[in-house]
Parts: sequence; structure tokens; C-alpha cells
Amino acid sequence: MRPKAFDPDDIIDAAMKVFWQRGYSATSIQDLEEGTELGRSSIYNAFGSKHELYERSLRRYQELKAEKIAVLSGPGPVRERIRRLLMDVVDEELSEEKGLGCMTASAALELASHDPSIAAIVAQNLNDLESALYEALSRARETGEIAADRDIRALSRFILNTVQGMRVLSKGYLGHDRRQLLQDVVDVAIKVL
Amino acid sequence: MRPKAFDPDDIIDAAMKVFWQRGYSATSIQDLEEGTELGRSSIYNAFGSKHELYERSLRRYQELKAEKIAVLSGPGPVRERIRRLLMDVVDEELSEEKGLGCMTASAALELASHDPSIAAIVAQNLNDLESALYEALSRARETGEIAADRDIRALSRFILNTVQGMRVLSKGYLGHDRRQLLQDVVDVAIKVL
DNA sequence: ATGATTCTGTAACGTTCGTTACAAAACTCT
DNA sequence: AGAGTTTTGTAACGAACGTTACAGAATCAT
Repeated sequence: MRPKAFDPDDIIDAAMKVFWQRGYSATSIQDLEEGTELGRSSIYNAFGSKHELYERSLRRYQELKAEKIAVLSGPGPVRERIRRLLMDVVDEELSEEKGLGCMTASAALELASHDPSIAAIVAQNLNDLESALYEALSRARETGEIAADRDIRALSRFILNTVQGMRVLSKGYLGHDRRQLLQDVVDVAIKVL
Repeated sequence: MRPKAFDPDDIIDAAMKVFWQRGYSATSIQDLEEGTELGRSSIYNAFGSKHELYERSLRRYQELKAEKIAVLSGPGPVRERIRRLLMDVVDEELSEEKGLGCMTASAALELASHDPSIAAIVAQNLNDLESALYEALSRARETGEIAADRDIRALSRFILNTVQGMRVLSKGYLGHDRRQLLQDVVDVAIKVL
């Protein structure tokens, strides 16, 4: 048994970046060869197909996001934690060398309605954040930080919605003053909590 | 001079639906032939290229949206008008036969970062709604309906952001209870006004 | 070292892609 | 009616697509 000359996880990370940047349809096998520095044979041998590699990339994308989401279960006032999460999105959108945006959002719009297996991953990725928000807000309600009569589920969905909206606006308002725009959105959204 | 056997506007409407449903990359000329019931020759003769036809489709998409945006300049309390706008998005997302979503949002995520001419149209489409919101809120502030110290610009951007977020969540949460989800988002977002 | 097994590079597969060439058909105008 | 012009259908273009076949290289176990 000859061992692979690469670590599959590294390849998925590399492939993820390519898909992340270009989307699914617009990414060719050749793009993936260049991005992963692997031959087509190795790619197909290890991952089966472009589609399977994309699925794993989309799952991997969410794994990498876990640490950003982790801020929600950290210390400090919940409003501050959520604000930090939102500002993280702002910084991410503005600092990217190539404006990658959010891979989950892109997958949702490009593929979810035509591709059930992708739709399932997208829904799970979204739900990860929604659940983390729900958890954080729920604990904050128990401590009295959030009023007992607030609808925690609605609030977490609202914040999730705000994040995804920022993902669209950031890509859609290229060339404009996106920092101020997103800052405005964050400021208003936080106020509702 | 032989006249065209079709009305170009009708063709753009038909092409728009195809692009709207499938995105740019995943739409082939053959798809457009079928959707428009035209031969390739006529398509290329009339519109030059797939890309140009997409540009015109994306502009046309916004034209059709003008009437939905018009509710903002109608009568009644501004919160009610904005709520109606948001609920219109909910109904649109849920009632579509094929879950079309928002073409502007799709264009933003799929193309804007790699295609300046598309990015310009996307930005203009987004700005159309932002401006209409700003206008409505601005008038509401003059009448005292909205407190004088509110940041109208930030609020209009926030509502725009909410709309685009709903576009993503609606496509990303297929198979879930999207009606309740979007309703929750609308309820929370309106409260901020 | 040898055999068994797996990975990798090369080449090609058949399809589909967006686009163009061209001739015949169709219409307006004089 | 006939000249002039534009549209349309057919066919094909070269390029790129995702995928596969296959032989040789590389590594493990013995």
C-alpha cells in the first residue's frame, strides 16, 4: 500500500478556498488542480468527484467557523459578544485579500434549490450559528441580562439574518463605503437586543 | 428591412427568468434558447452575447421591482409600509413555484467580485431600495412619525440588510419552517423603527 | 528482493460550452 | 414586382468541461 503524498485535509482546505472564491459552477477541475497542486488522478482517486469535494469543502468551511462562533459562549455581556461576532463579519468582509464573502451564503443562492445534498449542508451551517445564538441568548435570559418576555428564538434568527444580509451587501456594494454601511447595520441591529 | 419576429423586451423577460432561476454560469445558451423560444442566431443578433443579455436581464429585474418598492412612497404609517415591504419579500420567497430568490443577491454573490460591469448594476439595484427607504424615512421624520434624532441613513441600510438576509435564509433553509422563521425576522426588525 | 497494492502522470474520452459563418427566408421600400 | 436589408435556421467551430483508462512509479508487507 503506497501512502498518499498529501494530507487529504490540507487538500480540502485548498479546494475550499478555490470554491469559496469562485463558486461551484465557475470552478473547473483545472482550477482545483492548481489550487491543490494535485493532479486530476489524485483528486478523483481521493474524493470521487467535483461535487463530493465541494460538499466536503462546504462542511470544512463551517468547521473553520466554529472558532468565530465560539465567541458567543465566552465571557462578558451577551450584547457585547454578539456585537463582536457582527464586527468580526465586518472585518472579515473588508479585510479579505480577494473578497471571498461567505461560502454558505453563496452555496445557498447558487445551489440549494437545485441540489438537495448541498441544501442540507447549507441548512446545517446556518443552524449552527442560529443554535449558538439561541444558546447564548437563552443563558442571558436566565441571568436576567435579557428580559424574560423576549422571544429568544426570534432574536437569534434575527441576528442570523443580519449576518447573512451583511454578506450580500458587502459583495453587492463593492466600490462603495462598505465599512460605514456595515457599521450602520451593526449599530442598528444591536440596538434591538 | 425585415422586422424581428419578436419583441426584445419579451425576450429579456424570458431570459431573466432563466438566469434568475439558474444563475449565470449554470445557464447555457441552450437553456436560453428554450426559455426564450428563439434560435441562437436571433439571440446573438439581438443581444450580442450571453453576458450582455444577462446585464439587461439584471436591469430588467430591478425595473420589475419598482412597483414593489413603490409601496414605500404610498399612504399610511411608515412602519406599516415598511412592514408590508418585508412581508412582500416573505410571500414572494414562499410562493414562488420554483423558489427563485432574489436575482440581485445571486448576482452579488456569484459575479460581483469578478465582474465590474455586473457589480455596478448590482450596486445600483441595491441602492434603488436603499434610496427609497431613505426617502420614506426622511419624510416620516419630517412629520414627526420618526424621532428627529434617529439616524435615517443607518435605518434604511439596516432594512435593506434585513431584506437581503431574508433572501439568503429563505434559500438556505429549504425544507424548514421558513414562514415562521421569516416572520420572526420581520417582527424583530420592525421593532427597531 | 519480490509481490501485492496504491498512488500518480499522461492522455484521451465524449459532451457541452459560447460563439460564429453562411445561406436561405422574410419583410420593407421604391 | 424587384432590389435591398435584416432575420433566422443549420451547421459547425475551437475550446473547455468533468470524468475515466491505463501504464508506470512508489511504497508496504513478506
